[in-house]
Amino acid sequence: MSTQEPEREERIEGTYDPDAVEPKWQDRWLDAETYAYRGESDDPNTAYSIDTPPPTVSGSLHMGHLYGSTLQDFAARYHRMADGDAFFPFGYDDNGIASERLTERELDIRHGNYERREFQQLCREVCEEYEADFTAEMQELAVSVDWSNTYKTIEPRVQRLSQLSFIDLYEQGREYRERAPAIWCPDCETAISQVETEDAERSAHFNDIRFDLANGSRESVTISTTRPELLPACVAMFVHPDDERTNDLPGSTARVPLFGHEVPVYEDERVDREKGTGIVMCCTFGDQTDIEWYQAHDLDLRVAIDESGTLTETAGEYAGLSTHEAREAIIEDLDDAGHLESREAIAHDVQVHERCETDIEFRVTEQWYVELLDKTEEYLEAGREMEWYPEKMFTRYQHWVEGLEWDWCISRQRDSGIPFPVWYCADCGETILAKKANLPVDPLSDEPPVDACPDCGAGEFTPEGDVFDTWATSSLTPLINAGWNWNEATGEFAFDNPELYQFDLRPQGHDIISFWLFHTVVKCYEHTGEVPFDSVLINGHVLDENREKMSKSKGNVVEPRAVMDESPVDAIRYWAASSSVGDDFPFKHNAMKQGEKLLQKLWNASKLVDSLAPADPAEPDEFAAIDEWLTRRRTRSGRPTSGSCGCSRRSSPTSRRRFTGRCTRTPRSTAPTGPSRPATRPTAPPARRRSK
RNA sequence: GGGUCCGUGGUCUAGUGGUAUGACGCUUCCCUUACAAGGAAGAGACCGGUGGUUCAAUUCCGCCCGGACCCA
Repeated sequence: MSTQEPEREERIEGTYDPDAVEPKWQDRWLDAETYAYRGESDDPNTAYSIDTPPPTVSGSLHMGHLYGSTLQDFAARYHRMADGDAFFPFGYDDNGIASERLTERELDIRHGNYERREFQQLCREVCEEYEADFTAEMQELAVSVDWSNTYKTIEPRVQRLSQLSFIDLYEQGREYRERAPAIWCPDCETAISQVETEDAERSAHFNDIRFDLANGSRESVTISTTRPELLPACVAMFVHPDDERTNDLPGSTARVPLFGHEVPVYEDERVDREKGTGIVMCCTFGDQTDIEWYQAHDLDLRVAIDESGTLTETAGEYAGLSTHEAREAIIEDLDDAGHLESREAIAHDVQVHERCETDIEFRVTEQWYVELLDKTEEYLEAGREMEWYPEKMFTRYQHWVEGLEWDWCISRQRDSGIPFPVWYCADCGETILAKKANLPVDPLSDEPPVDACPDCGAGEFTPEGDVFDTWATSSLTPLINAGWNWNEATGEFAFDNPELYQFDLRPQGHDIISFWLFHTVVKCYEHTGEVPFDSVLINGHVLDENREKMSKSKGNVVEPRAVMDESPVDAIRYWAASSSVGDDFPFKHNAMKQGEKLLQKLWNASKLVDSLAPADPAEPDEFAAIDEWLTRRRTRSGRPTSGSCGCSRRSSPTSRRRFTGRCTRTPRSTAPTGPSRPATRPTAPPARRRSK
């Protein structure tokens, strides 16, 4: 320790007062840049680097952030002691839909009502406030982050890097643009990717609707559907080829009630015979099967729902209604017309956008994709190359990769993200990329790098108005942290801090293995040919006192702010240390009390030593037996229980507490021999000691 | 609906083919050079339930229950 001996007037007195002690040390660390990465070594093996998760700027920090950051801090502090230097950066992920939605919520506005630049500016302002809070809370939590190494995913440097990534992958042939059905959020009004959807239970009605046959062996057929508003988009009907009830139907034509257009009946093995009447309508598009049928049977495209979830002209008199309004109106009219045979209330799961919980739609749109499906074996192998803590978490990764069904859609029809560095020839549609040296660019305001289309020679260009998916950028954090950049002189990509890459540790929650970890592995692997991490540390979720998931709807959310106001941060850190990494674990108010007691105990012991030891003790030539013993014990109890990672399991708080217990007994036995010798090194105040 | 994981004294946990670790909490005692948000001693679990493999299972396998997550 290089800190100077405490002045005598700084004698430890009274009871432990975290409100006084904590800010004192936290300020000292900041002023002295105690945890700044020194970067003096070029050897990748001596620089311990952590690719910390940049919290999404979508609201306030939650208990998971406190917990996760504390675990990362244990790893950082351990390796700083063991290896001498640790790279422990901090980022703010503020370039995505989540931050836009925050801004809309916070200011009670809609992005569509603003000029793009104006809205972006509002986003920056709102995000800055929240980021200042993040910073303050992280510093207050005594996380030993290097505050001179921070980034925002929307800042120009990161924009440049993200656009470089796009161009590099394009040049490698890993990206393509295609007009195809994509998953769509009608509330956010953008395409989203498979990973951004989740299930939600909805109460709905199963409606039996009668279609008259225009020609065929019967008068009519009946289908069951939860989505009657899709009738105007109906393009076919399907039956199962092996279903005896319906084997007379293929080849006939049905007339869609209310709308009158005629649709063919086909057979297909994807029909679920168990469900409803065994006859199903196919609309463009109600679900993923509809997409498959549309492609397999070369069906018409009837677009009845627009980008905002409003019915189109295709829906005739229902145009202008929302899907939910149309659902009710159409059911009423079907009933009046005698086509509604029955109606049953059910509860079922629907796919929703995880950011806003809006039911998703499928729309045919032009989107950019990163190709994944052709290389899943390689990405699986890349996952195997990393050390997983705990090991069992690798299965999550494996299953995600094996279950992939879509390439990665990376374009979003939003305002505040990082723009695609792309223009298209207005004449022939040729894709024009920005020059790497000019990045970052915004095609909406910047000129393309050519005067004439290299393909057809035309001089008019259309800028790409879409922005990147958040994860397209946050999947680059190792490259952001190690300063990946294009060197125009050498014509190569290079790192400013090559010793940091690959990163020693990627800490993160188990819920984003498919989002963040997988996408990071893919991107970094494609850019560098190397797996980005030596080890991954996967932490569980913080549950409430009853081991139940915290959720706003249940009202059992514990606010970090409240906890930090009530408890010393070292008590919170102590609680985090008692978890079993990888498992979910509950927040306990009681655990805070336990931590507080330990702090008091350490403080008391420090007071005793402080009163017994001289201000400036001389180093003895040889230790007394009792000192020898204590030193050994201290070393042993302070050593993490893990192997190479230093974080594969928590460093045992138990052994420290046990040691502390012994310490508090020892002075009694040393007392008779006189207090002249420093039986223990003067113990630092608890805030500092706990953090070592 | 499918898959993965988790389930050890009141609580959070360690761990193992031969009935189990530590801490907190609890009980009792103790204000003895810092200290009652303290110190000492002690009680407390047949390791979710149920079958099976085994000389022997909490530890291996099957099923069930509860919880979480991932995917349909």
